Amino acid sequence: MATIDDVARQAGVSKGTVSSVFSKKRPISRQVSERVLNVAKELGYYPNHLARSLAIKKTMIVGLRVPLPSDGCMSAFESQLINGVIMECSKQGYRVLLDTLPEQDDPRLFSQDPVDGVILLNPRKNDPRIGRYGQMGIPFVLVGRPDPFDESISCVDNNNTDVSYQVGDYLLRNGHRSVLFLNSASDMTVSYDRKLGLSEVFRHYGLSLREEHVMYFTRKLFANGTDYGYISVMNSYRKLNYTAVIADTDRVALGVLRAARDLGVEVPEELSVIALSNDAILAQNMNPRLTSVELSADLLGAEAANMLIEKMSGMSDNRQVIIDAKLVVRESCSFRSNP
Amino acid sequence: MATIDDVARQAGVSKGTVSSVFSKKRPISRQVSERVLNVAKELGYYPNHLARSLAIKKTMIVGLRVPLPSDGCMSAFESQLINGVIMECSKQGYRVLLDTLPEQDDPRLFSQDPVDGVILLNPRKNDPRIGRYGQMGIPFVLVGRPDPFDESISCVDNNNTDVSYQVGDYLLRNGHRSVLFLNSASDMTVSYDRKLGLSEVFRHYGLSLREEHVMYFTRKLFANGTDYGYISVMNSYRKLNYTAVIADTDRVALGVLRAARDLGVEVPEELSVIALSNDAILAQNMNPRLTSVELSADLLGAEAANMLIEKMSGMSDNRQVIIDAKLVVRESCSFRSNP
DNA sequence: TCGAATCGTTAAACCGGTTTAATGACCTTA
DNA sequence: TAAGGTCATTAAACCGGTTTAACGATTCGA
Repeated sequence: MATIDDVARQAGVSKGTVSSVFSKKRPISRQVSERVLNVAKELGYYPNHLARSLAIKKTMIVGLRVPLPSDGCMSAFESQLINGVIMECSKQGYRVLLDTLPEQDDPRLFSQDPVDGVILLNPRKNDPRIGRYGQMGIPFVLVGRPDPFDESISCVDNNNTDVSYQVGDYLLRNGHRSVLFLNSASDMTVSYDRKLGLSEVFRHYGLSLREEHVMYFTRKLFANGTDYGYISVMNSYRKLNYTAVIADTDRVALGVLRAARDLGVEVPEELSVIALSNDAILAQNMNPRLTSVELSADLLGAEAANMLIEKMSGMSDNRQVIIDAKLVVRESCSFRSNP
Repeated sequence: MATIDDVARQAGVSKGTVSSVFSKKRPISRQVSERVLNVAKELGYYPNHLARSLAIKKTMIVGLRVPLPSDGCMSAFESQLINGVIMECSKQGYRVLLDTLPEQDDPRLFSQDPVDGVILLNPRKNDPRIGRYGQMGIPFVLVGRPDPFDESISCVDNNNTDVSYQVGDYLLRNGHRSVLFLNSASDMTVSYDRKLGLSEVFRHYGLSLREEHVMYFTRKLFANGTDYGYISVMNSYRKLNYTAVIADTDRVALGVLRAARDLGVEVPEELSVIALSNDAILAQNMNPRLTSVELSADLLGAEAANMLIEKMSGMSDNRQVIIDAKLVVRESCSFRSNP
C-alpha cells in the first residue's frame, strides 16, 4: 500500500500538504491540491485509519460488548438491540466494534480498544467491567441496571419490575389464581426484577406467588427458549394445575402453545398464555395471536448509542433512562371465573 | 491515560523492556518484569491497541459490511449470518467491525479501515467494492455470488437455483400444477437464481411458470415480510387459483398462513405452504409445522469468517464454497390429485 | 586465562498519519 | 522603500507502541 510519504515525494510536496489536501483542514492551492489528488489516485493511496486515529485520538468507532456463553448465540432481544445500536451509530457517522467474548480478567490481555466509547450489555452483579472502564476514563453506557445501583453510571433499561407487575395484574384481574412463570435465567438481574414485580402484585391481591410456580431457563436442560416452554409445560401442566402461563419470550410462548396442542388443551379457553416478548411481528401472527409485552429492544439500543455519543462529545451528564415497555393485549388470554 | 513511556520512566527501564514484558516476545528477568507490572498497575496502564496495531500491521479485527437500505433494518437471515461470523471470529481471537452504511463512492472518504480483512454481504451486480478491496490488497470474502462470476474471488453461497428446483420438484411431484412464488426483492441475485431453478423444474415437467405467479418483495408496498405474505395471498387467492405457495422466508409464510385462516382456507388440505426459510425453531413450532428449506445462515457466516481468516494467514487460495441447503418436510404441504 | 556464546537491556529507527512553529513569497500601506 | 500582513507550504515534533542492532555482563568451553 502506498503511504502519505510516497504521495508527497511523487507529487513533490511535504507530508503535511498531502494531509491537508485529504482532511481539508487547511487551505491548499488549487493546482497543488489537484496534483496531489492525481498522484494519490495513480498510486492507489488511501489514508490509513489507524495512523490517523492514533494522531487525532479519535476512531469514530463505538464498542459493543455482549458477553455470551461460549456455546451460545444471541437471542432475538440481543439481536434487535444490536440492530438498534448499529442504526443509531450509522446515522451519526460511527461504526460498531462487536465483541461477544466473555471479558478476560488478566489486565495484560486487556488492551485499550480502538474505540471512543463502549456500550455494555448483560451486566452481572458487581460487574468488574464497570470499574475498569471507569478507571480507564473511557465513556460507557450500560444496557440494564448496574448492581449495586450507582447514580454516576449512565444506563438504559426497561422498567422490568413494573412490566411483570402489570402482566400479573392483568391476569389476576381476569380471575386467574394459579399462574406458571417461565422466567429467564436465574443469574440475570432482569430475572430478579421480574419475579419481584410479580410477587408484589400477588401480595397486593392478598395472594402469594408459590416457588414451584416459578421456573428458570437453563442451557443445561433446554436447547433453546422454545424447548424450555414446551418441556416445562408438558412436565408440569397435570401436576401444578395453573390456568395461565407467563413466558419469558415469544419463543418460549411458541413452545407453550405447542405443548398445549399436544396436551389437547385449548388456548385461550383452558389456558391463557402471555409473553414478555419483543418481537411484535411474530406475536401478531401466531395462532392465536399472542398477548405480549413490547420491550422495544431496538429503542433500547438506539437510546444507548445516542447517550454514548452525547457523552463522548462531552456535553452531557450521566443519566438513567427507562424505556417504557407496555402490555399489548391480543387473543391468547381469557377471562376465568373463579372456581 | 498512562503511556508506555510513563511506565518505563517510573520503573527506570526503557520502552522496549516494558513492551517485552507485556508482549512476552523476549525474555525479561523476573525482577524487572515484576517491577514493571507493578508500576503499570499503579499507573493504570493498558497498552494502546491503535499504536500496537500500527506498529505490527495487524488489528485482529475483521470488517463485516452489510449495506442496508437507509430506512431498513436487518432481516433474520442477515442477523443469523452475522451471528455466525461473530461466533467463528470470537473462537479464533478476532473481533468484528460492523458497518451497515451503503459504501461511499468518493475515495476521499474511503479510508483504509482498521481491519485485517473484510466480509462483504449483499453483493450487487458489478459491485464496485470488489474492485476496490482487490486493488487495496485487503483480503476479502463474499457472501453470495459475484456478478459477473469470477473464479479469483473467494465466496460462500447457498445453492439457490438448486434449492428452488428441489422445492418445485417436491410440489410438482405431489400433484400441484399452479404455484404462487413469493420471491424476495427483484434486484437481488438470489432472487434471480431462485426463479431460474423454479422455471427449470417446471420445464422439466413440461409445464411453464407463469409470470403472474411470481411476485417480488418491495419495501414500498409492504412493511415487512409477514405483511408481504398476508397481503399478496389475500389479494390473489381468488383470482389466481393456485394450490401451493412458495414463500421467501418463514416470516412470509407466517403471513400466508394468517391469510389462509382469514380466507377460511385449510392448510395443508386446500393450500400447501412451503418456505425457503432459515429459522428452524420457528418453522418447527408453527401451526401447522412448516415445510421449509434450511439455509443455515449461521453456517454461511461461520464459513465466510473461517475462509477469511485462512486467507489472511496467507495459506489458502481463493475458493468458492457452497453451503448445502436442504428441504425439510414437515406438515404444511399435501398431496394433490390432479383435477 | 582468553575468546566465544548466551543473556537481559537499551537507544534509536520505525509504523503512517496530524499539527505546530517557522519560512518565504506576495501584496498592502505609510 | 521599509514595515506589516496574508497566504500557502514545509520541517520537525508528536501520537504510543514494536523491533533491530548494539552493548555490557555473565557463563561456558578449551
